[in-house]
Amino acid sequence: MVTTEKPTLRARRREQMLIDIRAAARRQLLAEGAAALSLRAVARDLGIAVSALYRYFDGRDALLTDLIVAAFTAHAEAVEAATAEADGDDVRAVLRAGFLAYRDWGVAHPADFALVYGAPVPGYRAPAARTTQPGTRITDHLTGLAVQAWEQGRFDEATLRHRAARLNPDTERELARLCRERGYRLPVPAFALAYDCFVAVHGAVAMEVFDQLRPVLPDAAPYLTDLLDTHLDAMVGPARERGA
Amino acid sequence: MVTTEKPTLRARRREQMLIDIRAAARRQLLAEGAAALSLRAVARDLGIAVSALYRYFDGRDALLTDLIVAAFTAHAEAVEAATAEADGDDVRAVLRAGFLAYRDWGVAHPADFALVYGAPVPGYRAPAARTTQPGTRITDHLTGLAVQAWEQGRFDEATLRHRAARLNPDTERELARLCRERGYRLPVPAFALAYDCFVAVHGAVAMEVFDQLRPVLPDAAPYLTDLLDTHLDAMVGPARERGA
DNA sequence: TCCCTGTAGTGAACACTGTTCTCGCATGCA
DNA sequence: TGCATGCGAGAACAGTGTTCACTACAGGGA
Repeated sequence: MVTTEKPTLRARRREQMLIDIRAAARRQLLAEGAAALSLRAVARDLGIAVSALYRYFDGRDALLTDLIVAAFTAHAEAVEAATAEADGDDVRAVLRAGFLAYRDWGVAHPADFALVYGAPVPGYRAPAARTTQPGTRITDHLTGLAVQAWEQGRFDEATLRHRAARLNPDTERELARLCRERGYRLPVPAFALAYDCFVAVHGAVAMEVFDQLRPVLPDAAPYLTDLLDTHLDAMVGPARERGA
Repeated sequence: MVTTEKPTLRARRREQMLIDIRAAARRQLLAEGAAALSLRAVARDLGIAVSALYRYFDGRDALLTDLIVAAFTAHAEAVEAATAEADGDDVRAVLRAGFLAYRDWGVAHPADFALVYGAPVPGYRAPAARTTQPGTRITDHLTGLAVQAWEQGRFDEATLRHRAARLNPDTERELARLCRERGYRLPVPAFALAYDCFVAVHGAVAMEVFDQLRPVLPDAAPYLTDLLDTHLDAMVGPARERGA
C-alpha cells in the first residue's frame, strides 16, 4: 500500500525543491560556517528569489533547525552503522567501533558537528521539542551497548569498586534517576564509567574539530584512540585475543 | 622614566573610551551571544556614532580578537589565582583547585567561554599571532604543576605503567616532541596522564556550558568533581590526610 | 471541457548589519 | 595665537532576514 499512490507533479517538484534547498544550505554551511548561513545566498545558489524559500521554510531559524535535526540523525546513523558492522560477539570491539565512528564523523563533517555540538548559534534557540529527541539517540545507543557488556559480566570488578567509592551522593542520585527514567538496566557505577568514557571522547573530538588540539597535537587521531582504549580498558578490560 | 608622564586629556579620554567599548561589547556578548556582536548596537549603547568606533578598533574582527585575548587572559588568571591560594604543600590540592577554577570560570562566563572554546565565529579567523600565546597559558601552568608532582614522586607507578603500555608510537612521538619544544621536564606517560585529565575536564565543562549535559544531568557540578577526582586519583593518588 | 482555488515564484520594500567616506569641531603642541 | 591632528557625526554602499502584494499555473470538481 504505497502512501503516495499518484505523486502529483507539484508534490514531486516540492520534494525535489526541499532536497535542493537542504543541499545548497549544507554547501554554504561547509564553506562559510555555522551562523553565516544566508538565505539570500542559498536563493542565489538555486537561482530563485529569496522570498520563494519561505514557501518551504518558515525562515532562517526553521532551516537551521532542519539542518540540526539532519546532522544529529546523520551522526547517530554513522555510529549505529559502525556498531552494526563490528563483530557482534565482542562488545568491546563494538563499543570501540562506535566511538571511533563518532570521532570520524565529526572530523569528516566539521560544519555539522559545530552546528550541533558547538557554541549555540547567536540569536537562535533550538526548539527543544524537535532537537532533544534526536540529540539523545547516540547516548542511548552507546548506553545500550554498555548494558550489553554488563549483562555479559565484562565490567572489571576492581574498577567498578573504585568508581563507586568516588561517587558522591549527589552524582549517584542524579545518575540513578537518569537510569530509571531512560530504562538503562545498569548499576550506577557502571553507568558512570560508560558516561566518563563518552564525555572524554566527546571532549577530545570537540577539541580536535574546533582546532584546539592542533597547537598541541598536529595529528590527534592516535592520541584519541589511546584515550578511547584506556577508557575501554577501565570499563570492560583489555581486548580479547582472537577466539579467546 | 614613567612613559605617561603627563596623561593628557585626550589620552585619558581615549583610555576611558576603550574601557567603555569593551564593557559595552561584553554586555552585548552576554546578552545576544557570540557572533551577534553588533558594532551599531555597541555604538547605540554608548550613545556615539558607529563610525567613531573605528577610531579605536579596526573593525568588528579586531574587537572580537581583543575580547578573545581578554577572555583567555581572564580565564588563565582565574586558574592561576586559585592555584596560588591553594595549599602549596599538597600538589594534588593545587591541581584540584586549578581545575575547579577552570570549570567555575566557564560556568560563570558562558559567553566568554563560548567565544574562546566554542565553535569558531563564522567568517572570523582569529589571528594566531595574537591568540595562541594566551591560549596556551593555562595548559602551560597546569603542566607546570604536573611537573612539580612528578618531581615529588607522586605519580602512581602502576598507573604510569598501564598508560605507557597504551601509548602507541605515534602518540608517544607527538607528546615527546611537545615536551621537548615546550620544555616540560616530564616523562611522556606522565604527561599523557595529565593531558588526559585536562581533556576530560575541558570536555565536560564545555558540555556543561553549552547545555549539552542538562538533559542528562540537571546539575553537572557534582559529576564534574567526581570526574576530576577520579583522574587525580589515577595521576597522583588519593588525597592525603591532613598532616600525613 | 472549463473554471476556480490555492500554490509557487517574483520583485519591491523595510529594518537591520559592517564598512568607508567626507566633513566639521576642538584638543594639544609650538 | 596658529595649526596639525585626533575624534566624532552623518551620509552612503553593499549586504542581511523578513513581509507583502502581485502574477503564473497546476490540479481537482462541475
